[in-house]
Amino acid sequence: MTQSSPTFKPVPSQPNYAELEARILQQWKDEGVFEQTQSRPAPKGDFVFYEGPPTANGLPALHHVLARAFKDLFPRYRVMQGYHVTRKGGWDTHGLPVEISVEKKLGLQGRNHGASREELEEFNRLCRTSVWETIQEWNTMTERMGYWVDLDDPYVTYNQEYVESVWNLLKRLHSRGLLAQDYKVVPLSPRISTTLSKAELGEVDSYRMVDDPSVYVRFPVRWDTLPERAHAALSALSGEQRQGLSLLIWTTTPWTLPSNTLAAVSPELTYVVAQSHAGPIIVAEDAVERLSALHKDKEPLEVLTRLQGRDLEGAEYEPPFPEVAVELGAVRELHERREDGRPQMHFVVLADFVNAADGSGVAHQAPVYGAEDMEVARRYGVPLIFGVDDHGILQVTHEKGQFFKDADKGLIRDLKERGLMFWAGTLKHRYPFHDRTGDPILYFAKKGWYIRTAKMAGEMLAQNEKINWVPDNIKHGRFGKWLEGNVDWAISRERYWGTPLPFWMSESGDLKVVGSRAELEQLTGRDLSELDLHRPYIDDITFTLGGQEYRRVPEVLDVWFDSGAMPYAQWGLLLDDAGHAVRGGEEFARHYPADFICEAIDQTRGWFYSLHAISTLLYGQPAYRNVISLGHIVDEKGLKMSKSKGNVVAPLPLFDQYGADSVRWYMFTASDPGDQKRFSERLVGEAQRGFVSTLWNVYSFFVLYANLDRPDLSAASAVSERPEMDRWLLSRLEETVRDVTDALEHYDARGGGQALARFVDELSNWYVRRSRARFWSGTPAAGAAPGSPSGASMSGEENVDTAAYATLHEALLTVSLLAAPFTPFLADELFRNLSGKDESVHLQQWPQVRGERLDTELTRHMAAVMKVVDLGRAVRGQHNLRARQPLAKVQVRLPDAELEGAVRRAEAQVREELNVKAVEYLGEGTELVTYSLRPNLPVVGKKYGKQLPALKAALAEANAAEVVQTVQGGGVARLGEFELSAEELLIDASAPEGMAAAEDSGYLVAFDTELTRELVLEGLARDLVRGIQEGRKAAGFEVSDRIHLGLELGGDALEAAQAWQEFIAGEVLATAVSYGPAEGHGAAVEGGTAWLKRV
RNA sequence: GCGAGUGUAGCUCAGCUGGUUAGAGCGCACGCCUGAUAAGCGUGAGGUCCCCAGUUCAAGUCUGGGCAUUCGCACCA
Repeated sequence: MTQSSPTFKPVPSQPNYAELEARILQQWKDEGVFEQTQSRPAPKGDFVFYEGPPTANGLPALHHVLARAFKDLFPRYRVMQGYHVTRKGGWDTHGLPVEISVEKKLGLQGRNHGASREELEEFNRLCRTSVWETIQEWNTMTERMGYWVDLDDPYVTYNQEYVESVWNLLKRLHSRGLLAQDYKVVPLSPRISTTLSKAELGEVDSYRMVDDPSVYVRFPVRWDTLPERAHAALSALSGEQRQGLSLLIWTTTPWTLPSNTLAAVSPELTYVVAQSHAGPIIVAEDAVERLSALHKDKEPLEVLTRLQGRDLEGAEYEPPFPEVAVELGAVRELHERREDGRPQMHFVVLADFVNAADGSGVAHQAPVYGAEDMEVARRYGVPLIFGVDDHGILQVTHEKGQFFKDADKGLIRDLKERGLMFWAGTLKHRYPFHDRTGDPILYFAKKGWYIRTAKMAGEMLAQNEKINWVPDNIKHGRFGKWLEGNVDWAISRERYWGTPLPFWMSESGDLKVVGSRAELEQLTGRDLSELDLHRPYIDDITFTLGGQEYRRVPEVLDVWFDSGAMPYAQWGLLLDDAGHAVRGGEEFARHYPADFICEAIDQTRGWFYSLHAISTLLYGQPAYRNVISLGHIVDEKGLKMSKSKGNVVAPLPLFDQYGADSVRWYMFTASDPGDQKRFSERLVGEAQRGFVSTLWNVYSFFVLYANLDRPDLSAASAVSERPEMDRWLLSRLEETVRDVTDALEHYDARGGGQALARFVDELSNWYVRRSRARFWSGTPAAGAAPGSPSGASMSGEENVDTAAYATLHEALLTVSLLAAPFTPFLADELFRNLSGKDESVHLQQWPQVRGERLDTELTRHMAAVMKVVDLGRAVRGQHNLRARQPLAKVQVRLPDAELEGAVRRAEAQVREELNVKAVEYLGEGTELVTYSLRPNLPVVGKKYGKQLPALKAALAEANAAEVVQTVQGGGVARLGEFELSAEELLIDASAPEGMAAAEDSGYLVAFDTELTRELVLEGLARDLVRGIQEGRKAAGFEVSDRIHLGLELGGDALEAAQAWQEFIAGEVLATAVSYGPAEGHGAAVEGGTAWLKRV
């Protein structure tokens, strides 16, 4: 034993992963490993990562583990490559979810609770503390799973500097003319006039089936305002037929008719003028049949003429309640025209959403009460009419003062009396209700604040082209489509707990956007350094400018803007009016844009969008270069995990049972990252057995024997001098380094994991299994047949196979580096013990590919050997030829001469693995083999195309053996009109029925199953060894204990034992062998009993 | 309703630019091996590759149309 012999810390064969990970976590803490990655020099500079901020007022769940696993993987990888990765944590702290949880606690559900200043103050105080309610659970989960993030100095969206920085961004947007105040149609619960959130409305059960009016109303057209093209189409009408010509509209909400401003038709549809009992009407051609059924006496409508929808654009009509527009001041007089001559309102517009599936194909537009209508009105620049107020009370007509749903009857009666009603009935359909108040929802246009993103859509699309999306379909799919259909970003919320909008307005409507605390101080002339920028305090701040008093608008900011602002606000970035950074400039410049972000797919229109929009608008570039959009985790039935279903999986128990490494490995490899994952605990167990435990097994195997043999690893021969098996493994190792690195460069966690898992499997199931004997100096050298027992000394030192140890050691050490980003605990355990360094794997350098060790030829050759062995094992399995029974010979055929050479060189491996005395190679012309021919389609397909069926027929008829002989000799086989060379053919070799043989893609393996007495005895000898070994184990002997062996046997077993005595003794470490009953531990063996006594 | 994704063995998933006899892991049954041992390996059963039509010498793969499912958007006169 030399002085440099390594001694490794002994490891259990079955570790408790939870304990192991706890120990590693403690080491990281003690040594400040994460801190070191943050502070040490980084030769390659910064790799920029952004943490998407979660809200810590709910418990962390499995999907957070998924995201955090990916968010951890790539930074760890980059750090090992020599980058510095700032990992600043972050928390999203404002917004509705927080408010709702506080409301629940206070029992304030759905009420307007910010009425008084005191109430608001208390409410916001509770919100501020409520966001930290589950912070402990978050921190525990984060640390336990090995997600490295700086939680000591996170950004927090409610912090004063953060809020101030957000204000600064808003001011910059304003100075570019990108802020605007405008109307937006929102769902209201009318009695309490409260805007409802998506969450409150999105529930399926908020929709109910109800009976609503369904009415068709005539809007008489002003003939002289019809566009020329319409005139041309209508010229066929007689004077009488022109009389009273009307658009026929359909509505289920008669209460919106007083607020009508437009009538919309589809530009694509064909319309008709039809004669009806109520005079000539204009409807979509596709609606004629439906309307005929409603016609008086069900008489079919008579179509007089046709015209295109687009030809109607601009035609004016008489509104159903003409006095309303004037009364409300929308116009001064009916049919008022603009300066350019176009009508102000009450004319026909074109809209793509109009169809003829229901109704008449002409849509009445009341823009205040419908989102689509509002868009159309905006496009045509039409004033708004608020016939119903935001409490649902009618403001006009003789129904004034009525609740909107109650006004329908009276309005219908009125229209009937004036002869404008074509048909009135009812319709059963779905309508949303507010489940707290029971009121029908009122869609209502409220004024709000917008960022003009719509006109920047083109730029956002252009910048999106620069982003690498994983999976890539998101880029032009979900995200790209969203950008294409972009509408202005509504950033104001009539809520309480949020970043207050820094907008101050004068009585005359002048807007002042404040970009910092200092600016506010300057405007007010007050010291505001102690002011909390939240409500209600900020609402107290007013100032006078140019003789006018400015007050803050009441709204707070959309929380998505908060999180989208994090690239700037996490550093508290502030720019002055000239654009120079007065705070946070340096950190910002270092950390913008991000190289990598990753969240779940629901962030596409959330954080991914808000980051992208702000960055594009202010900096003209994307905020991130690479983004992974993760699919969701559902339960094993494919159902969403939710508290109400009770199928939520808590992360911590999983970590305790399987270890965080196994959970992480599952996350990385279970499916493509963008795909949905059907989770079940079983699959985590699979991840553990498939990778974590396999690697651990090899590791503990190495440590066990290295500690017995104490090889001097530094004395190992040069790699080029080592056996083929070693060079093969090291070549495969280099391939693996290359493949894992390539995959991670492309943000392909799964590909990297698969390459790593493949190597570990080959390491365990080929290299170690094949080389097992080399790791125990007491056993014969590899390749030696049992017929020649080594008889070598058992102290073994001179026999230690340092090449094998060095090879396996290096493979494991490199695997620990490659695995470090994936399974950081296991990797660190391996690295620390195997390297002998008292240093974490996470501070090491990522391995480089050593090209000189790559040997693709060797890899291919070894694959052929493995294939032969696999086939051989399959044959033994199929024919019940137990592996312990030696057979006389195996006959093999290989696809080509090169591979045959490879197998010949590795023949000893094959003989031992298949337990045969000899290997025979079948050349061409062997009677044993029947050939069949197939075309090599990828090669000949393009050449022969349509002739392929004929070629196939020719091959079927051909004398296969002759063809094979010809092409294998390098010749060209002629089959009718076809000439085929070796590479254009696939030759299948098959053995006759009843033979113990198997074949696959050019390989054939066949056993000679005839047993001689000699072979039978040898098989028995092996059975004896097996039985005695079992006995040793049962007796509790140590691996290296020597024994006295007494064999009490009869018949063939006795004969076998005597013939193979030396071999048996060597295998079971017997220093003496006797026959007949003896002392010691008795073990039942083939043909009798073996007596074992430790010496 | 619109958009995107998914649909392959009992379960979870691979299958590249169309090309040979559609694969893996798990589970099940049977067997093998074993001083890595509460591990490992193999064999077997199990498939109308969601359906229909088309393009092609050739379709799990491409095209069109459906169906189912998940997510997102919308809810519309």
